[in-house]
Amino acid sequence: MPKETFFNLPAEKRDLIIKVVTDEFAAFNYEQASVNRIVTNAGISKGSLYQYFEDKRDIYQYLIDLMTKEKVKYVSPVMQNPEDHDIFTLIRELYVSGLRFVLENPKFGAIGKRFMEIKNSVVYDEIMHGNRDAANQFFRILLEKAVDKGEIRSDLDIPMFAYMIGAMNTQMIEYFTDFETFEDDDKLLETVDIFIEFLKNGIEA
Amino acid sequence: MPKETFFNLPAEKRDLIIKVVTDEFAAFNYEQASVNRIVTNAGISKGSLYQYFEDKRDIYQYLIDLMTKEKVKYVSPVMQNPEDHDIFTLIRELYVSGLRFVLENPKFGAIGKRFMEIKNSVVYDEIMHGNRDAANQFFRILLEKAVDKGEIRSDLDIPMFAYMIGAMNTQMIEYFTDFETFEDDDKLLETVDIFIEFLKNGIEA
Amino acid sequence: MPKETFFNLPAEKRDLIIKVVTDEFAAFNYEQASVNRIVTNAGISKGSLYQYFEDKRDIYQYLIDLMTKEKVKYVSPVMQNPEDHDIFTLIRELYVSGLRFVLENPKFGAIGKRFMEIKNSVVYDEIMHGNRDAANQFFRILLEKAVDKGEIRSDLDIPMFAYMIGAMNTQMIEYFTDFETFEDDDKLLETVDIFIEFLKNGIEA
Amino acid sequence: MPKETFFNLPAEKRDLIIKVVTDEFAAFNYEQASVNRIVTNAGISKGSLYQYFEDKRDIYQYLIDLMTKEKVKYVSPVMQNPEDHDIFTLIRELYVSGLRFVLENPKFGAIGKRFMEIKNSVVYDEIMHGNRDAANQFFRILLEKAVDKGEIRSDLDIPMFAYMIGAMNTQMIEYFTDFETFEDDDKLLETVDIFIEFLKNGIEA
DNA sequence: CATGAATGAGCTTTCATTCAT
DNA sequence: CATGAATGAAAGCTCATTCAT
Repeated sequence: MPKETFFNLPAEKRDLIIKVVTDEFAAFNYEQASVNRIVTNAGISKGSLYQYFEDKRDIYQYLIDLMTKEKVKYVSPVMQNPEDHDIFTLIRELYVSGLRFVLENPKFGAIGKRFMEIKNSVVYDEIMHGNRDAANQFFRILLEKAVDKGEIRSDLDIPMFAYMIGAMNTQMIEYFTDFETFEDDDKLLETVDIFIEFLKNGIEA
Repeated sequence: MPKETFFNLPAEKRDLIIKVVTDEFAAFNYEQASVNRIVTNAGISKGSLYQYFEDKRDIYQYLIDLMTKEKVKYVSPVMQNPEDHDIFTLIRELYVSGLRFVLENPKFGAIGKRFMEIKNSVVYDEIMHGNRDAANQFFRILLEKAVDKGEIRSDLDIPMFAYMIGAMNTQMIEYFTDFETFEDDDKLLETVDIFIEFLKNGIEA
Repeated sequence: MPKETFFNLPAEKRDLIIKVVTDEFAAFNYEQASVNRIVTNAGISKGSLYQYFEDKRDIYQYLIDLMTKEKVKYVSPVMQNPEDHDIFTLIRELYVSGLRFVLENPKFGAIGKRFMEIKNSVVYDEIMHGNRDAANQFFRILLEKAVDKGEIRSDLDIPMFAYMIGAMNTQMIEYFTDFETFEDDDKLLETVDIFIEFLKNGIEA
Repeated sequence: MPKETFFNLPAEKRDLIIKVVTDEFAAFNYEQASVNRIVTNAGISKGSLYQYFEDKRDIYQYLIDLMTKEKVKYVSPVMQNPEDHDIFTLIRELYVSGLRFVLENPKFGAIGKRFMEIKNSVVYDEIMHGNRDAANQFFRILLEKAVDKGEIRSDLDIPMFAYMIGAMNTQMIEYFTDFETFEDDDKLLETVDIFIEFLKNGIEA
């Protein structure tokens, strides 16, 4: 968490710093990102930066938190009453929100990718502080309930499929970031629908 | 490629160096890996290491090559006549060989994971020398042929599914490396079969 | 060019660094000069030196610039209106200023000598940034004008004599640095006058 | 001096080594010259080279000696009876032989230039072992005798002119190596004659 | 709240020389 | 006489972090 001083800053300055930091961690992964470059680009002194943040990790942490907060905005209203919908609708909404998020926030997309690059590092664990497999948990519960409701087959390896369904979302995002691009939102929805249908065929009861 | 001197070394010493280097690149990614640590752990002088290898990248390259060579051994005989088998059999063999490889060579598994961490770096490209998405290509052709043979639906987004099928293999490997473990080979085969069935349901014609 | 930080330093510290650097490049040529030795002798940390200067070349560049600036102070007022004087007067002034400069700044003399040792290197060219034979050009024009004014013979190989007259100055400086010494300024002037007379006899019209 | 082993070598091998060493010290100065490169280019082992020569300096020494021996061959027969000729004839012969030597042995020319680059180093002194200013001595005696014979003015600063006349030869060689080139031997002689006349006008009695 | 100089362990790489075989 | 593996000090340079002002 940034120190109090950071939040006492005039919004303009704070926003500039956030912008610079965002650019830095979008262009470089955690290790390659440079505190020197940040202060230079933000036009502030090193000492100042260290009065706003504990250390490099803290800066990163803050950025990832910001990204997470932003991502939440994309979560479909459908997710507010998950029990009202079948699992395929829910997964569809998750995929769509995930894709829309990175398409509308390409820098966050890049940061997310860079973040994944350090998935095996201490820093990653620290930033996720134990939530490492929160997504896993979420999908696991989703699948378990779907089994109960008879929506999907009961003989699946739930933990594995939970992991895979989460991972597929990430992978699909990487695919569309790296190799393809959506012409418009309709195309995006269509693509997701095809994939959801694929999933459905694969696992439905 | 290591220099001649490396191959002239007594096997024992060479193996020790390989072991130390393997450990280093299993524990750290390319950037974090330290030549200093390697020479210390191998009990050799800095000068010696640089008489065996051109530079750090050369060491890494050699290790990745070694891994690739080892991995090839796991490729199923089925893959020698791919046209004799349907796509699901082929994908199954690929998944099985991939999983077996990392389960029987956990250090290589770690190295492979670390290697993926630098997927967006120059070093990665250099080591892959342009073959960056050879896997993608492979799966694309596989899918195209399967469409021709009427094994899978013709309305799929081939490039995307090619990417996803490759990625799923990697993800499954990561899952079993990080969270689960196979009791025995039967369990492994069973797991893969479930997944292949899932795939089959999803995309077969 | 040193970074801003260098010029922000207390004069005392800056002067100490300049002194140490001067000594280093007076005692060793560019390659043999050691950044390690500089920081040790200056009693500063490596990191600090690299906050003052870009790199080793930057340190050297700065020193050569300093020397050049200092040398300019020695240039005779006579040179401000070159057309008011005959060529022998001008050459005399140049020789005198060159000699006085190194005699009064022996360290710069040493640095100049060391600088000449790398005359065929890339670093030399970079530091001179293309002005490699500015001196040659200068003397060439001087000689051409003198031919026009009928001060010297018109059958001379101008480029060669231009080169030689410049070189003789350097050589004379080396001679008095290495083997001889002037008792006083009168002796210096006398010596130069003898040499100029020699030159005059040799080339005047 | 090379060790006995070097001279026991088959002439062919010895010559190859000499050629490689010549190329190395023509292309690089003493410091930059690399023992590694020499053994590689000569196709011999490091151990062997160190059985032929004491160390790097010894190799260099040997090469400079070889060059000196070769240079002697160019000395005009006129120099065998110096007292039969006036000083200007003698100097002329020296200049001509010096120029011819480097023109016909460009590699030695390069080596000579590289050798001059370390004029202020310990290695230079060691290689010249005290003969540092043998050339100076030579010209000094020449000038003294010429004064006695009434060939040149008696009021000259003999040591300085001795130094300068030697240096001019070197400088002229550098000029023709770096900037100009002789069409033929006639042109060379003509150029030297012009310079000698210049000298003559300058210092004759 | 701002500053920016100071730090120093760490990085990868080079090289002439030795010596056991 | 030939070999070539071993050496290790030294090179130039980077970087997140601290702290006195």
